[in-house]
Amino acid sequence: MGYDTKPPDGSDPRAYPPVAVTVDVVTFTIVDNELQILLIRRGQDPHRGRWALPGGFVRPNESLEEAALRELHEETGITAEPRHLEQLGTYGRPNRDPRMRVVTVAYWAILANLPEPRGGGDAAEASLFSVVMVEADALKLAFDHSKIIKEAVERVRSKLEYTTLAAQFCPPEFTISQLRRVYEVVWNARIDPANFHRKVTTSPDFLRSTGDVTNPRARGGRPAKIYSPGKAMYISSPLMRSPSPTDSEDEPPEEPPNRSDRG
Amino acid sequence: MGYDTKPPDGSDPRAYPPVAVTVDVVTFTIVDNELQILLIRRGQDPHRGRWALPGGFVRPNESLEEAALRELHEETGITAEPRHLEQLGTYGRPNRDPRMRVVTVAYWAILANLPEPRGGGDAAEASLFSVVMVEADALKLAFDHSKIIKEAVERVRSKLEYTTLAAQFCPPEFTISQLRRVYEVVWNARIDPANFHRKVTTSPDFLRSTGDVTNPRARGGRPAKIYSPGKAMYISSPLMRSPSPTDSEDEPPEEPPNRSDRG
DNA sequence: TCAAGTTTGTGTTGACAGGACAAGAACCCT
DNA sequence: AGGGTTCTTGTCCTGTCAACACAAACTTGA
Repeated sequence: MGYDTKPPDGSDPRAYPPVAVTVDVVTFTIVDNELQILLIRRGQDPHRGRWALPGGFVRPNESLEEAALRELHEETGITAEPRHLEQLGTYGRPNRDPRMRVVTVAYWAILANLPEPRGGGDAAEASLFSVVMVEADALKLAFDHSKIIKEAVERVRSKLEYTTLAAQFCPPEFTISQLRRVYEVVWNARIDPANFHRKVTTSPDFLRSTGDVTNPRARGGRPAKIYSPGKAMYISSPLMRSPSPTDSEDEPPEEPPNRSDRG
Repeated sequence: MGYDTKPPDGSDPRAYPPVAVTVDVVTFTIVDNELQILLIRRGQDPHRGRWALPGGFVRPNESLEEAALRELHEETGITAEPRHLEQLGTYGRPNRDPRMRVVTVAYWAILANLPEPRGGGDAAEASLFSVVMVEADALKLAFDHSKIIKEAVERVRSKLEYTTLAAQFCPPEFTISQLRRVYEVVWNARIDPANFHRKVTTSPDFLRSTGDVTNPRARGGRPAKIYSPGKAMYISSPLMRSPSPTDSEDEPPEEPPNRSDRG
C-alpha cells in the first residue's frame, strides 16, 4: 500500500473517499434432501421487501469474520455457531448500492441442524430457500446477491471434492449413507454406494468409527456403522463430480469446475 | 445486507464507521529461474522505507479490479497489462494499519517479460524479490503484506495444478521445456520431461502447435516444437505436485494443498 | 418359518492414468 | 564418426476408479 494522492496520514480521517464496508453471509444447510440457503427479507430501502443475504456494516473494532458471525446471528436469530465459515470474495462494483459506494466482503458458512430462523434486527423475516430457486432466478434478490450466491454454490460444490467439509452438513455422528446423501444433494448427482463407501473409509482420518451401529429402521436394511468426523481436512485424491444428474438436467455445457480456497 | 443500527440511508453519508478500502497486488513473474514478486519501497509513513505490495485507495468510480491495475501501473511504472488478474482475498484485521481502519482487497497477477520496474507515485523504488526470501521472512515487509504474499504463493502453486495458467508465465510462443521450467520453478520440484510432455500435449486444447521449431542452440539438442496457448482454461485431470524438491528441502510436513478460485 | 425386499458392506474385474525408465530422433561440438 | 544434449515416443508396471456381482444383516408379510 503505497498510498497515493489522497494520503490519509492520520491527521484528517475525513479525507478518504467515502466507502462503506459490509459483510454478507451465504449460509448453507441441507433440509428435505435439498441444499438450502438462509435469506432475510429486507425491512428498509433500498430493495425493501426483497430477499437478501444477511449482512451489514463492519464495526470499528471487530474483524471481518466477527462481523459476519454477528450479522448472521442478529438478523436470523441463529444462535448456533456455524460449522464452517470461510471468505468467498469481495464485491465492490461502483454502483451496486444506490446510496453510496459499498464494498461487501462475502462469506459462506455451513450450518447443520438449523434451528427455526426468525427475523431480527432490521430483517423483517428470515427463511430458507432451495438453491435451485436462486440458480433459476426465480427469486428477485437485493443488490448483487444473486451473483454472490451462485459463486458460493460453485465454491461449496468444488470444496466437497477435495475437503472433508461434507461431514459438517451432518450431525456429530452419522452413517456413510448420510454422508453420501450430502454429496448427492449438493452435486445433484447419483453416487455409487459401494465405491463411495470404499473411498471415504480408506481416506486417511476422514471418518472415525464410534463402534456403534444404527438402530433397526422401518423398511429393513442392514444396520449401518456410525462415524464421527476425523481430523483430516483434505482428501488425498479428490472425489470426482460425474456428469450424471439424479433428477433434473441443467448443467450449462461449459468449463470444468473452479476450485477455491481460504479456509 | 440488512443494514443495522447505523443505517446509511443516503441522507447522511458521514454516519458510516470510518473505513478505508485499498487494493494490493501480488505480481508474479519468473526471472532467473526463480519465482519473483514485485515490491515497492514505501515513501511515506507508516512503514516508511519498508518494502510493500503496490496498492492504494480505491477511487469512487472505479471497480476494485480497475484500482488494482491502476495502482500497479502508477507505483511500479509497469505499462504492460498483466496476463492474469484474480482476487485473492480481503484482509481487514482491525489494527493492521496504525492510522485507521483499513480493509484491503488483495489481488494476484501474472506478468511475463517484465520491463524494468521503476518507482512511481508515492513509491520511492520498485524491485523484484524472490519468493524464497519472503517465505523465509528475510525481508521485513509493511503491514500484513508478508501474510498476503504467502497466501498468494500458495494460491498460484495450487492453480498450476488444475489450470492452464502456467502458459501465462511464458512468452506468447514457447516450447514444452519452457513450460516445464515454469512448473519446476513455481513448485520447486523436478518433473519428468517425458511424462510432462505427454501430459500437456494430450490435455485438450492446452497447447496449440505453431508448426515451427526452435532454432539450433549451443550445446546442441533436438529442436523443440513451438506452441502457443490454447483456449482451455482448465486441465481435465490435474497435474500433481510430488514431494520431490529439486534443491532445497523445506516443506512443513503438514496438510495437503489448498485450492483456490475466482478467475 | 420362510421368502422377498431393503440397506450396508466387500470382492472382482476391466479400463485408464501416471510414474519410471528405455530408446529413438535431431541437433551440437570436436 | 563418436559422444553429448535435448526433445519426443514407447514400454512396462502399478494404483485408482467405475461397474457390477454378491454377501451380510435386517424388516415385513405370508
